Amino acid sequence: MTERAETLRRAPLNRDRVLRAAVALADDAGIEALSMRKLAQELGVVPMALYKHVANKEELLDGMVDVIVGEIDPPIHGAEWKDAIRRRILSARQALLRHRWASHVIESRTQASPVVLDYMNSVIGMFLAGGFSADLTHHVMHALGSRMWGFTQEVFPTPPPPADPDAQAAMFRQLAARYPHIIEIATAGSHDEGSAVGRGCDDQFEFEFALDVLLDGFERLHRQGWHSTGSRNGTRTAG
Amino acid sequence: MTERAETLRRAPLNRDRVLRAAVALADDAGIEALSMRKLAQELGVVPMALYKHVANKEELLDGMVDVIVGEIDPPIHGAEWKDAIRRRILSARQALLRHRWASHVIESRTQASPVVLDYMNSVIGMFLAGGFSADLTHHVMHALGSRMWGFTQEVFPTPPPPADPDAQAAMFRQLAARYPHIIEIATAGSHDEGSAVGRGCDDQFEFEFALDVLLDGFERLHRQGWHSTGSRNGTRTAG
DNA sequence: GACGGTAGGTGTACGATGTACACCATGTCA
DNA sequence: TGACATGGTGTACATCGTACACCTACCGTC
Repeated sequence: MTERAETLRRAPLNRDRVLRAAVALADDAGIEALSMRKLAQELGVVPMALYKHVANKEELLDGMVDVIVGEIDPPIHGAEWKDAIRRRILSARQALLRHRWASHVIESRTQASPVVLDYMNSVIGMFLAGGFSADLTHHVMHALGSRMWGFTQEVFPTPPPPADPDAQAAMFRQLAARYPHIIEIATAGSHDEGSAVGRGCDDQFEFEFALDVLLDGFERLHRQGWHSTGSRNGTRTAG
Repeated sequence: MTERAETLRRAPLNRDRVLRAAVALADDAGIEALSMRKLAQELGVVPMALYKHVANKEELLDGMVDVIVGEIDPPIHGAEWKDAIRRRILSARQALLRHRWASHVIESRTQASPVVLDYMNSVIGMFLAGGFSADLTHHVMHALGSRMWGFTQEVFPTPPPPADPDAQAAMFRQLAARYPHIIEIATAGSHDEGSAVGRGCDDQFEFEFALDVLLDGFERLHRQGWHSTGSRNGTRTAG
C-alpha cells in the first residue's frame, strides 16, 4: 500500500519534467552518466515508464537540445544586423556554457526539431533583414556552422600538465623538441608565459576572434554585392 | 587440431593490422557497427585477442584517426602560405571524405596523439613560415578549428524529402509557411530551384567558401600587423 | 451505474556491448 | 633446461537500451 500511496502522491510525469530532469542529471553527473535507468531512478520511477513520454533515448536527447535552445535570447530589434547577430550568437554560447555537455549532443543529432528550425529560421531572418541576398545568406549560414550554436569544437585539447614542477619542465622540453611550432604559439597566446603548454588560453576570446573574422568577411562580401556564379565550380571568394 | 593449424597459418596480429581492419570495417559497415566483437570476428580471432594490441576501444579509435591523418598530403614546398595551407586542408578534406565516419571520431577524441600533434605542428609551421606572428597564428589556429581537419559539422542536416511528389509538395508548403527564411535560402542556394528543401547543396563549395572567408580574413589581419592587446578584454578584430 | 478506452506506471526478459581475469601455446634467450 | 615474453583463448560480469505483456486509475458515453 505504501508504494501505491507514493505513486498517487507523486504528480504524474510528463515530457517536460522528463526533459528537465535529464538536463539536470547531465549537468550534474555528465552526459556519459545519463542512462535511461539512472534518469528513471532520479524521477522515482521504473525505467520503462520513461518510454511513455519519449520514444527512445535519441528523442530524449533531441528534447534536451530543445530545452537548451529555448534558453537562447530572442533577437534584439532595431539593432544593426552585425551587432544583433553577434549578440545572439554570444547568447547561444552562454547557454551552451551553462550545459557543457550540450555541444556534444548537438553534434550528434541527425535531425532538426521544430524548435531548432525556429532558431535557424530566425537567425537567417536577421541576415535577410540586414539586406543580405538569399544566395549569400545561404553560404554564410554554412560558414557559420556550429558557431551559430555558440561553439566550435576544440579538437584535441592539450592534456593537462603534470602537477610536479620537475616533470612539467621535463615534459615541456620534450614537447618543445618534438613540436616546436605548437609550443611557440601556445606560449605566445597564453597570458602566463612560463606555464608549460599554456593553459592560459582564453576560450571566449578565441570564439569572438573567429566569429568576428567571419562576420567581417561576410560584411565585406555583402558590401561588394557578392553572389555565387552560375556554374559554381572553382569559384573563389576573391578577398 | 584444425583450429590449431588455422591459428598457425594465420600471420600473428599486430597493432597496424588491427587498425587497418578497423578502418575497413568502419568504411564498410559504418562506425556504429564497429564493435570489438565484430572487429575480432573480421580478423578471425576472439574478441579479447584485440586487447593485446590496443588498450581499449578508445585507443583503437585514436589509432584509427592516426591512420586517416596519415593519408593527408605533406605540405608542398615553395608555395605561398595561403595557397599551401589551402591545398593541404583540402587534402585533409579528401581523406575525410574517403572515410565518412572519421569526422565524428575526431570530434570525440579527448587527447591528441603524436601523429595528430605532428600534423598540427606542421600546419602551424606553415603559417609561421608565411611570416605570421606566433600570436596571430595562435588565434588563427583556433579560428580554423575543425576546418583544419577538412570538415565542419553540418549541424542538423535537413531530412530527405519524401519520394511521393504530392507529399513532397505538401511538405514544402508546410515548411514554407512555418520557416519561410529557411526555405528562401535553401532554394536560393540549390541548383535546381523547385526541388523542395534544396538538396542540390554543394558541400565542397560551402567548405571552400568558408575556408576562403577565413583565410582572406587572416591575410588581412596579417598585413595589418594585427596583434592581441595585453589585456585581451573586449578586443575586437576591427575589420 | 456499467463499460470501454486511454494514459501512465510496472516487471520481466533479451541481446549487445566493453572488458577483467585466469589460462594456454609458442618462440627466444640464458 | 628453464624462465620469460608474446599472442591467443574462454568464461564471466555489469551495464545498457528497449520489446512485450500486464496492471491501474480515470474519463466520457450509453
